[in-house]
Amino acid sequence: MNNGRFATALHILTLLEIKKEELLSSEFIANSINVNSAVVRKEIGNLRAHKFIESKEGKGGGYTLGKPASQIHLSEVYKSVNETPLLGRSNDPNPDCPIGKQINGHLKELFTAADETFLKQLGKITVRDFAKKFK
Amino acid sequence: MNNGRFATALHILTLLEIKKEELLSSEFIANSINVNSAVVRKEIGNLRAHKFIESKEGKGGGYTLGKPASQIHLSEVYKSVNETPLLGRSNDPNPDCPIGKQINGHLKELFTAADETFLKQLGKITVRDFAKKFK
DNA sequence: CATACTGTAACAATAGTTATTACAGTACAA
DNA sequence: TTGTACTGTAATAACTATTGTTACAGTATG
Repeated sequence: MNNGRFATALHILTLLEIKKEELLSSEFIANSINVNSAVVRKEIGNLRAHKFIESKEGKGGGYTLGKPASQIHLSEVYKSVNETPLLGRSNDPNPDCPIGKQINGHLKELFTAADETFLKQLGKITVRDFAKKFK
Repeated sequence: MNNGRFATALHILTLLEIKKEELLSSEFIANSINVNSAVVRKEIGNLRAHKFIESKEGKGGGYTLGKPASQIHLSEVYKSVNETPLLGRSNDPNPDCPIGKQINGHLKELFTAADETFLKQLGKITVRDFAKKFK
């Protein structure tokens, strides 16, 4: 992590909100983001598992939001693409060193606290709020 | 980014604070973190550029903090190892798409705001606070 | 001048991320 | 009932980022 998945996911959700009267195809979405359509379908697979998106298979199929954009908080989107907390990566310190032995516990505590603050901030914004900026 | 550099840097600074009466060698530090000593020297090169650490070359040389641990805020440490804001990675969306054209601007705004919140939280904690947990 | 360090560069190895290809499955519509 | 246009998903390749390794010049010390 820090990959571009959050940006991709938010782009997808924003498009679906802005064009909510239509079913959008992975091809159309991929063209806007400028990535491969299989990447879009994969990311949508994840977003669908989280109920943010519904899909319709077959000819004329495509995607719509799975719930009102005003009910999708960016914190949820973030968590759906990144289970590891921010800063999450630690080392494998030497367990024979008194400091090394303890540090990961303390780091985890710190990371968790910072992560909560961060998510709280993202939780104040919904896909609807974000999409409004485009109108 | 999200590499382990923040964890490494904080580990180094914590060791220096806890053993502040001694000069620590890169070898000693590397042993505690369980990484190669050249990696430690490299990371310290960066931390020294930010005045968090002072070094002494030559035989009997090593490292000490460059300022009191109570004056080193974790937000500064974070920024010294990661210039990109959290979430920073975007895509290269299609400039011919009206949404794609605008999205990076809006994303950047969002990322910056979330980043500030995050750094504000880390700014409340100093290396001294963190090191105290080990006593 | 031998020794024990740091500083740094060049490069190798590993891991993480994204792109590509392919194709089975599904719905629609003639 | 068959062609068409989609989704779903797996396999895998290409790329990029990160970390590790080796090497050695430079520096302070005794």
